[in-house]
Amino acid sequence: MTKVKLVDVAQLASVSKSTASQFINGRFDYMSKETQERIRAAIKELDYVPNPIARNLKADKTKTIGVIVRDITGFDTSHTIRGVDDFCKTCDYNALIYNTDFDPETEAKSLEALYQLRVDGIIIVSSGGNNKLISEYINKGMPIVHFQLEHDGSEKNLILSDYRQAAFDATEYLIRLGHKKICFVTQDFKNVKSRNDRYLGYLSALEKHDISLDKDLIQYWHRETGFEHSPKSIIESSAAPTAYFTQHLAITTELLTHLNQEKISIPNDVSLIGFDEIPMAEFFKVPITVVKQQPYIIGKEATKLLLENINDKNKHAQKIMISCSIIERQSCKKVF
Amino acid sequence: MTKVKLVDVAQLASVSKSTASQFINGRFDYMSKETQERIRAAIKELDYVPNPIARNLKADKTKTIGVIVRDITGFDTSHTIRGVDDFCKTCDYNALIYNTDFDPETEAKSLEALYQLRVDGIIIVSSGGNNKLISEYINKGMPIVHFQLEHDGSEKNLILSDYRQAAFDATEYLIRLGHKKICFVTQDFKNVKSRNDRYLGYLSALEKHDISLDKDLIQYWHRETGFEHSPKSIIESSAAPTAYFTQHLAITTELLTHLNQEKISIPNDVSLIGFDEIPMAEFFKVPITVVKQQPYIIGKEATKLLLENINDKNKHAQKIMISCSIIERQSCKKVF
DNA sequence: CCGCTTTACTAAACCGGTTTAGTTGACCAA
DNA sequence: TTGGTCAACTAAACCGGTTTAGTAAAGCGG
Repeated sequence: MTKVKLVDVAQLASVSKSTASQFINGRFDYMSKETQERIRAAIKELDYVPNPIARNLKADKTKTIGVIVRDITGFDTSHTIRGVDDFCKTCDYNALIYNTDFDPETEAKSLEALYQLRVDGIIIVSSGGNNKLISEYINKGMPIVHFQLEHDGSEKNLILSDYRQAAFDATEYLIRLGHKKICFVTQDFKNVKSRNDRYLGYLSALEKHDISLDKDLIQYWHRETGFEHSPKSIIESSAAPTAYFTQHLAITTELLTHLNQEKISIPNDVSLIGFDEIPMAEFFKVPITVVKQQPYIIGKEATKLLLENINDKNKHAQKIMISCSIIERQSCKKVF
Repeated sequence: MTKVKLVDVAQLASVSKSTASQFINGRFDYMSKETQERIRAAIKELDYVPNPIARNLKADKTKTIGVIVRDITGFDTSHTIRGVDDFCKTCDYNALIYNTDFDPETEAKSLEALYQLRVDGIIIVSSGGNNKLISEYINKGMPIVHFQLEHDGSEKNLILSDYRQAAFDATEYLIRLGHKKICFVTQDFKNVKSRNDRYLGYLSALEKHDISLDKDLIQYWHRETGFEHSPKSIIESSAAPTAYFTQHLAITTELLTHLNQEKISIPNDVSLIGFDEIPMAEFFKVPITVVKQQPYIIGKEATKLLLENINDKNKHAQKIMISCSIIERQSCKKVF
């Protein structure tokens, strides 16, 4: 690639490497105007560009951060990455993306790889399966910012949607439409605070409106096996929900597929509000009402937080919440 | 970060840096078993990980490639990136993503940035606005692979969908359904071979079925200003198309919006086949039939091609075509 | 005219590896 | 006894920058 190096510039300008280096780094303190001019000319003539590798070696940093996500292909995720990337570029940083496909082992490997690459910091949507490993890296001095998924454990740098408020709002939205039997479809949330927060939001909305919780209306979905009970059977059970509140896009999508297959109509037979914005929703047979997160903002803020941590090691851990909003479409019906 | 370096390992194992380095690089030729064992133990005890920066400095490579796309957020693009990334990871490479947002100037800046970063190679969806710049970089020895967009000019490393065949298939698909007036909606294709190829495919399908070309059925769409003539006015014009064939997702989407607004029904009033897969299409009011590319494969193959170029400078330029397929849904009606 | 400061530089060490060109000691054949 | 080979290493140069410590020359006050 580029063969031109600092010595070449120095030689052409008849100065030492040191002086040339000083110039490159904008320290003109003790340098005559003529010398500056000569170096400037030499750089131009040779089309010199400093080698960042050599630079980084000395500086012991990479100007690179790592981003560990589940799948960059996801609608929200791609926007988050975009936010990360855009912010990185304004600060002369680069982002390395690692996909885990929801596999904690791949996550561990990614962490390891990024550590070996000596990235300056890491942003991660953690599965929760590698908390110990992550703590180790933090202790070794690697700045790490979590986003979207919060797990029980030590306080940490964290940025996520205000899940509790969002779930509260969504639930209340349904209640205001007259729904009292709202099926909350979620992944297991025992150790995942982000999921538990949604549950808490759901609960407090029910409470505020004097609706008692029916445990049968809490339904589970697993990434590998799908719904624990089929949506149809739930509707026909004694719990008899009139509305569904699904906790993320994959659940929403799968529910939609089920409902379509069973010819259960939205919103006539059952209403639906989903977490996460849906791409192209306006063209749907029934455009789905959703709680929309702000993935781009989250990406930007996460990066900002991480870079602050990188540049100021004394920064104490922080938790930032980003608001969500309801995008009202046509999947929720008034009931009486 | 990691303070442990090679000297530390060497010291602990009571060998020289050189021997330790040889060990790390798996060259055990002249090294006693005991020495190997001591070094192995030292590495383990110190938890030593070689610094890739130092390594790369000497090797004059970065094990990093750059990827310049328009917007990583796009449905197909995100899958392409995934393909790139997955392949990279199998070869111990990393990919740096740069978004241009369809702006040639940003594209030029990305190229410049990646060059300065001394990436080992670049994959680019080129706007065509920087052909000269790209040639310069190629001449400087930077391996560059183009994908998706082909421009007139010198032969180059290139990987894209078989646009001509795909457009032929789509057009013939409509013709077989009885359509004779097929509106071909495209961006300007004067200097963009990829777009012209689609046009050629369209033409040859018409020709095969003895349908003469009506110039009024070629309609243009611009990224900034949208349709040159409104879809409604085209339908009502003397050209009177019974089907639309849109050349990429953004056009399809905008057409859909227009048609919805004007209460023109698909497929009753007009049929539609679009280029590019549509996310969540199965939930659409009218699921749209499309020509689906294979973005993941393209990303993988592009990376494979690039890495071949990086590792074998004598490799001559190549053009690879990836097939498309029609996903039949419900937006095309039989006419008589 | 001497010594001190200031200006305008430069030599050399350093970052953490890799690689090349030796070096050392044991063994062996002539 | 000597020279040659080979196994098992090591010293030092190198990658391309940055940085520290140092130096030569000019300017200046006393």
